[in-house]
Amino acid sequence: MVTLVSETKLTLAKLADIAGVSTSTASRALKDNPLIKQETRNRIQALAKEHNFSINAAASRLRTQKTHVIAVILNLIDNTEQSTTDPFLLKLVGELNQALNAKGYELLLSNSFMASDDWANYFIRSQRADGIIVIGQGKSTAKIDRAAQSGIPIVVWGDAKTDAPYPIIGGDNYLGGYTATQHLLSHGAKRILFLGDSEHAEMQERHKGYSQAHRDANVPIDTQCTCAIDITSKAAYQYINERIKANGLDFDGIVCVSDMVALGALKALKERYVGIPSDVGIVGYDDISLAELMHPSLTTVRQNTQQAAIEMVTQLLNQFENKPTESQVVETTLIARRSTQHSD
Amino acid sequence: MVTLVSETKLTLAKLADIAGVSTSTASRALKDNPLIKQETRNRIQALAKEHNFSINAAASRLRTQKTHVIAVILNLIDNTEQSTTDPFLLKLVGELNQALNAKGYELLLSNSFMASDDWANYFIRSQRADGIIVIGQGKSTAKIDRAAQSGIPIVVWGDAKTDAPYPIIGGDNYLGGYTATQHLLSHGAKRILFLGDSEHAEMQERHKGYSQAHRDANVPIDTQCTCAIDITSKAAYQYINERIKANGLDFDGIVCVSDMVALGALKALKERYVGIPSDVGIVGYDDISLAELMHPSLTTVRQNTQQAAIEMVTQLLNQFENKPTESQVVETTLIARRSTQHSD
DNA sequence: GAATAAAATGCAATCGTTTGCAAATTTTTT
DNA sequence: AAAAAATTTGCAAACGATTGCATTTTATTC
Repeated sequence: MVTLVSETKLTLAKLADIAGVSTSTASRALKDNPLIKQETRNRIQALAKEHNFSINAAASRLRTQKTHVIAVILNLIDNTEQSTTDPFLLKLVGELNQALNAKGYELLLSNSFMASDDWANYFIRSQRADGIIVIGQGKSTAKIDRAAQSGIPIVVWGDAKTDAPYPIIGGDNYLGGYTATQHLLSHGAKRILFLGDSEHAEMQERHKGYSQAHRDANVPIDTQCTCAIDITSKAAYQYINERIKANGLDFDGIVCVSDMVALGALKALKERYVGIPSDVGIVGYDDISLAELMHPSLTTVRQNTQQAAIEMVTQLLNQFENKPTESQVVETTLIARRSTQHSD
Repeated sequence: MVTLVSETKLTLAKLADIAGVSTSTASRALKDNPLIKQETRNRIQALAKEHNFSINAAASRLRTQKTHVIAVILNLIDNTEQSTTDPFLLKLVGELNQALNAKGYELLLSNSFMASDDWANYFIRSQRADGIIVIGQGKSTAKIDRAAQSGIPIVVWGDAKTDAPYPIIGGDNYLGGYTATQHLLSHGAKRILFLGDSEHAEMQERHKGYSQAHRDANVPIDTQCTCAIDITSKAAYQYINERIKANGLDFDGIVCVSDMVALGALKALKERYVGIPSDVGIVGYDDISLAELMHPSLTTVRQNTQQAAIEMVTQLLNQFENKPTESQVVETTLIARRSTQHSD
């Protein structure tokens, strides 16, 4: 096997030597600094290409005190298995990757189990990254708050209505919860379950929307209908199974806090031959790619993740320049499909 | 808002000053170097904690010439939309993250669109990462080959039977294709579609297994049954729709190259009220978490991704120590569910 | 208690870029 | 053609940690 690794490591100094200029000139030429004559710039850039030269990032970062790396932390819930398998989280990561790359930044992936407890320390002061994007507020914002208090650049995906000293980007959870519920009510549902974990800020907002929709429609709310479960399809499956076993089918609609939860519920219902949407209408959240592939296709609430990713990156970069930042709500729309209605 | 950022940035030198020792001692103490007296080590480590000190990664990397970062490249197919939404790819990324962290490495996420063309240059020579893990061989291994030729540490997720100068970790695609097909045949299928893109090495192997299973069962193969489509649910959905429109239901089984493809196919079949598995049995690949949530639940081929991730990391780290490496096949098993059989 | 061995610490060079400022070169002006 | 201005280039000092080797301190031996 031929190896093209050059004899000795090529540094900027050596490249400069070859070109017959100083390292400062070479450095500037590679960055297209107008201080350097155009002709010289071209010559050195060509030489760099020819020799497969690449600036040493470690040295550059040390000198400039900038890494051009952003740490993205999946803030998973400790005792839950929402884990890295929820397609929504990963979709967001993918979008962030695009948005960051577009701005010349790279993405360092972490999750809250792995990263040490002190994010500011571990990522920023150690000069591993210039800023942090946290996906999910979790049940407690302790770690986030702590990081933010050290004054480091940080942005969070969560409920934008939460009051916090850092910008939070998120869908309009109140509206999402409201329209999902209203949609079911308008299709005749009278007893709607709210399936999720209301300890999360996002979920609480959705639950508020759920409640308000009931009031607006003059439909009574039963606290028995608010079901706290882990945000996984398995938990949803088990819960629905057990509930039906215990109470019979005592509901005719479900608002779920994620599509994964909805799919779990759906499976339980189907196995018991509950008609969907005839007996029970069901609404998910997130619009993962599988939602429309389900049978029946799943009505769900879509949050514009691409917009979210771009907004998060923008808000983060603003902090680098000490520009003011603010929480942002991204587009949130109900995608009506067959799990709540018969005809198109 | 209180900011705890200390007056002036804390460096190892300053910490050493506070402790009243030299930087060399401080450096060693923090790494728990036995050269330093235990008592001194404790004292300095405590001091570091107290002052929220963190070693500057850029400086450390520059000095040691090691980054402890691995670049993970999602090698997406250029003109296709397999994109970052396939849960399988992302599941693998999640597993890799765990496996890397366990070995003290961090994960830099990239995809083939973003990363420059010259991976060796961009990631390794630039000292952004110590090694590369490529997910997917793509239709052409040109970029991978090029990177490998420069002699950098690299590992690929793909078809392990491919002969290459770098270790390839992957499921047993031949076996997967074989057992999936055999399973359908044993349940009475006579005309089985192979749905996927056989330009990929992995898919080719599966197709070989598909063919062999037919021969072993003395069932004739019709080339009309090998269908080249993009690896997306949308493409599968369209293909099945159009095929039925044109030919009627001219098949009674489908072997898909991914669960996403299977789900697309499933949707098309259901919409036309084709009975599953009574009229058509269907087998997916990957066992994404949604496979068992489908209705009917999806028979599929599971590749042990956790094992794969650990193996990939091992093979990569071996290269750092110039130990020999070799391609590895990970456990590949058929998970039989309802989409191919009625009773349990 | 002196000589030797072992343990603990410190010196100083190095990793490869970047950048403020000074120096050299070229162009313009008179 | 000399002086002034504008354009290009180079010098050298950081950035902050690591590590081979020398040096100091402590423990051991006779």
